[in-house]
Amino acid sequence: MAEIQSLAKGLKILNLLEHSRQGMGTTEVANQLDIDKSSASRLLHTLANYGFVEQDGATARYLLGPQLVTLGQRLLNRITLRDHARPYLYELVDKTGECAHLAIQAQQQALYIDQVESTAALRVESEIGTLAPLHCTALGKTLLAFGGGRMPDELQPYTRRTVADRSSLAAQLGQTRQRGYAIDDEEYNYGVRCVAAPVYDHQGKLVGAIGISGPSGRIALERVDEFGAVVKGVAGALSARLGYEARPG
Amino acid sequence: MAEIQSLAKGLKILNLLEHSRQGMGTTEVANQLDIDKSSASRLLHTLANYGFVEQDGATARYLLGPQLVTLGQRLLNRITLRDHARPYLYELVDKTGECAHLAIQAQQQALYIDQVESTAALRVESEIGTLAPLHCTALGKTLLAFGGGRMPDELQPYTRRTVADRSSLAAQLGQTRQRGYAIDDEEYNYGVRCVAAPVYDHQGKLVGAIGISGPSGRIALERVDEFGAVVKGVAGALSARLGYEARPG
DNA sequence: ACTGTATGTTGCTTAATATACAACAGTGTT
DNA sequence: AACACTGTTGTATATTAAGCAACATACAGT
Repeated sequence: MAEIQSLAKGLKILNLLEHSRQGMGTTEVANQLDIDKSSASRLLHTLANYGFVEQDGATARYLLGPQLVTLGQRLLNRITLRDHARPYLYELVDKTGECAHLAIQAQQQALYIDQVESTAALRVESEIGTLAPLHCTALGKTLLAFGGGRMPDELQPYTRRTVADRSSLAAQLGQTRQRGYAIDDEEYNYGVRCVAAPVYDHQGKLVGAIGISGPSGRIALERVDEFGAVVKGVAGALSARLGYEARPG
Repeated sequence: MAEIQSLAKGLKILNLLEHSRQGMGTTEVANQLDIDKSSASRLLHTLANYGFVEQDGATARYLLGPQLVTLGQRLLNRITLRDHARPYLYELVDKTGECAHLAIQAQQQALYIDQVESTAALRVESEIGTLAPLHCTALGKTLLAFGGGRMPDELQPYTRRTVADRSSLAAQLGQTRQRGYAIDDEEYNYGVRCVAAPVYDHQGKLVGAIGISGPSGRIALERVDEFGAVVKGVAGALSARLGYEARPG
């Protein structure tokens, strides 16, 4: 279907500003998107009128605007899964000493919607709202393995360990289904191992994944099974809390 | 300056969806914005392509999309004021037993960027990301009284107590400056009183406001001074933490 | 101070594109 | 089965955004 191009340009500007901490000027935006600076000027003003971008008072550069906070937070608050999951994330942190995360699938990616930090000095923090690839994170692989979705088109490699081969990944997903939890063995970030398991609702539908992330020193390969059992157990408890009734077999 | 109308329409759709919990269909959006459904269809598809809206798998209705969470959270995480303020919000809750809030000024409104809930059964919760009017909330009046901004154009009344008269409000802001904290005496929500005080950074610039909200039964009028002193004290401590040096006088 | 360079906004013409209308497909209802 | 309703697609037209140039403003260098 045909895109409304002016709208698309505006949205691209927002995505552009996501990664700019100190903001961008009109000309800079125009260059990045390869549009005329007069167009960029008008687009930015429109975005500003609705609060989607904001001009820094001192530098006059454009930054993401407060309306995005309002809308994003509104959406987060509607996801009741979050409220239900929180105690179980704490449970994961208590039992494993590692940071715990909750993610749902969105846009063919894993969207982190909550986290509970561990008390360890060396820990893996993932900001809420982060989107991560499905094929090389434990949460993502969980969503892939247990959800109905199809495999991503492109399996981009992030580390030397990233499984970028479709058949290998398919095999891994099979294993994941069999043992009930997914593993990310430094496939997305060097030095970080993750373990995650699926969360189901009362209809038996996959609604998300919870898991832990920690330095590979602490989540040693020989302990992965142990952590996997814990995560699987807690995810199962959360699913039960949501009304899911595990079927035998 | 002229707005890019197609972009504006797309942004209006997002604002429309903010208040729709169960989502909206193409025709409904078209009617609300008084545009043709073919246009609505194309606009929605464009927004969906970039993740700003999402179609509910079951109902096929459009909801706010995950990209808004990503962008909004990105922005929230950049506001370091939040990290610094958190312990002081806890302190407010400990000292007063009421919910504590942190707000900054955005778009001529008060944007709630953090809250700490009290343990009381009856309590006032304000979702993070909420925008509230400046003229009838304690946090808003604080931002007005101590910030450099001008008064809002329209003083909309929310309760019988809302001060909708410009000169009365100006007088109140003067009082607020004098005593160092602002009061909302059931001016925004019936049964809710709030007290708030300003937070300054190392340059002496107003960066936000913190305050408490509680049922008027507990925040009795004769105790407002007492609460005001507490809030002012904690806000002062936070400002000091940010490098602000209070000048005598 | 003056020039040179950069940025951001505005006016105007033209070319691009969003719109409106209609037709069609798909769903669920009576 | 007919009907009402929703959402998508094709297409001509009228709107509108783009592009260019000019202008204003700010800032650094000589």
